[in-house]
Amino acid sequence: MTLGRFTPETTRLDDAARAGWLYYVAGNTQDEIARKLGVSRQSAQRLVSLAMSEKLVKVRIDHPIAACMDLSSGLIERFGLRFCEVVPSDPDAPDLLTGVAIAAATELEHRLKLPEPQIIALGTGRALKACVEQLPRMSCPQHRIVSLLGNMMADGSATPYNATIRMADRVGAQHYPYPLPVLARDCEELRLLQGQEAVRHTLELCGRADLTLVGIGQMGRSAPLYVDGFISDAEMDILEAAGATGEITSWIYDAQGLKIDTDFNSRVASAPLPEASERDVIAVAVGQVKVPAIRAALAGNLINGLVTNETTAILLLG
Amino acid sequence: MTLGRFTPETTRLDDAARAGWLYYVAGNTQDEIARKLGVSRQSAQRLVSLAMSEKLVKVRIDHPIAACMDLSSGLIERFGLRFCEVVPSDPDAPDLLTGVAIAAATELEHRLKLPEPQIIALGTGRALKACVEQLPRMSCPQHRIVSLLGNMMADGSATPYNATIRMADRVGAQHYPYPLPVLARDCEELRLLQGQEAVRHTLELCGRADLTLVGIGQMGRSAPLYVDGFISDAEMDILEAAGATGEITSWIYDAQGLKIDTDFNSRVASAPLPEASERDVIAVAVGQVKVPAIRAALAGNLINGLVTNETTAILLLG
DNA sequence: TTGCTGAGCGAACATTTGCCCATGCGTTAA
DNA sequence: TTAACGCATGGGCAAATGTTCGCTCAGCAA
Repeated sequence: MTLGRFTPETTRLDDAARAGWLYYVAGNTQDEIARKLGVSRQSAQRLVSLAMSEKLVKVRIDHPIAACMDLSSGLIERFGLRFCEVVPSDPDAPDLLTGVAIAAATELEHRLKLPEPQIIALGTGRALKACVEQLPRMSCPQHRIVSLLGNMMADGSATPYNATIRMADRVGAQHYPYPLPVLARDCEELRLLQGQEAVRHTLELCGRADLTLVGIGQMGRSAPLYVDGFISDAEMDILEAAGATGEITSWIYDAQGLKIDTDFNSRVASAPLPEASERDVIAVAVGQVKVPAIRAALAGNLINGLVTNETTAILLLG
Repeated sequence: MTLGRFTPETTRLDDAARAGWLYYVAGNTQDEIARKLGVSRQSAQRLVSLAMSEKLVKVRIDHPIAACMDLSSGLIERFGLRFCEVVPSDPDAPDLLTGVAIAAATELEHRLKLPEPQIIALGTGRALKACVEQLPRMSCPQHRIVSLLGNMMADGSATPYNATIRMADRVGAQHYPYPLPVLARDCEELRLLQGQEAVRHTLELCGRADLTLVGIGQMGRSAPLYVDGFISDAEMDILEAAGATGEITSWIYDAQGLKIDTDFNSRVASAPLPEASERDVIAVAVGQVKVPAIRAALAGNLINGLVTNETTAILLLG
């Protein structure tokens, strides 16, 4: 029974979903769909591809591919992980996020289906955003989604990689955005900001999250923190000289996975890195360029779960 | 690092899964997959279709419409329907007629656009009236609209739910109101009335209608027949004791969809229940309170098409 | 009214996919 | 040893799908 609004956009997406269903679920040809929906063949095609591009169509492969299983058990053993999922790589697109996003979303969905209330803490970044986009719509008012860090860029605008709001919207859970910018101006300001009641509450939630899902950032000129303007050229040089190897929720760590002692880290407003020994902390990360950062995070037990792909897994074990 | 078994079957399914992944997740063409897996294009195609036939590939559509399509194919299969349309429900107004009305009107419109002359027979009721109101104005002089029953209330006044006149007016078709009251005083009078030439002609039209569109009435104190004063308190008790479960064009049937043998049915002046095996007979019905009546109509093959909403469909399949 | 613009449509064309069939290779039974 | 059989393979073709391009039409400003 249709609700009040009959915007063209709504009906168009409805039709797209219908066409997608008829195509992918019912196995109709586009000609048949065209006939059933009373449109031309081309329009049916457009609807089907709209369903695709709007990500209404979710495909997953339900088979443990032996090579990936080997890699994941290798990673679990080598780094003492609780959870590890390795998905196939496309040799021509080894950094494609879709595969890991689907795998991580499947794990998330699994957690969300639990009747017991869960606290799920999220970082930011392309990888997490891709994960959240793979989540189906559901209704989980018993859970809480909390952000581990703010998403304000240097100029005051918001980064487009905020996963929390989108996820809470999709799964119908209560959510807690992180009420601070990514970086404070200095330690003094940071202490001031963290004194706020709302901040303390959010931090407390982050601390007892049942599942923490984060991305991993590399250093260098391709670093997310550099690209998004949180780290200047000069500062990046200093950081790399100090051994900076990777970053999780903006906390920069060295090759041993230890938080390095720099001005930058002293201004990071994010929630503290979670204690990965007690809670589930799963990272989603893919790509050759991230390998040192991932390896360091594994070495330092910053995480105890990993979702990655075949090529990255091979490099991590190599 | 090897797993236990490496039967040809296992590796073949592995390859199928990989091919399916490259195809559906990474979006490669079968040529690319062939190159990447080092097999011929045809073999790649076989792997992809194997992944499909082995159901390694799970597709789902993430849109409310998808749930409706699942429900409608469920209803078609369970009850052997020719036609079924399930529209989304508004959780806050599960009995709202607008949605089903639009859906049924769309189907009607589809029929009306046929160049071949159609006979369309209509029942009465709120649902049908709502359908007709959703019809656009058009000009279809080639078709004929005929009423399946009268709309005279006990006191001689007309019920407000007459759909035929309004529809004929909207679509510019010839129309045939039903020239009798809903109920005769007794069998004798009924026989007399049905002897009239006009009545016989109308009945004949009803009998060969290409499409029959009806509502479904529940029993009990909320029954349309009770509310509109066609059934008294005492009679309703008798009917329910006799197993009355629902009603289509005033013909009352039991839980198996069989017309029950009572005084009431012997006085019903409506056209006979259509032979749903030969013609299209579509019911429009929504609401928890109507579920037993709809289920009985489906069980007894009184109808072979259904337009309903999500919540009702779930109850019917539950 | 006229002209502009952008969305949507469908014809035509290019690409991809699905399927049948002839071929060849290995295996088995006579 | 050889004929027969099973079966994976790739050629080739028809169907299905994706894309481009020019057209129309509604909406809108001059």
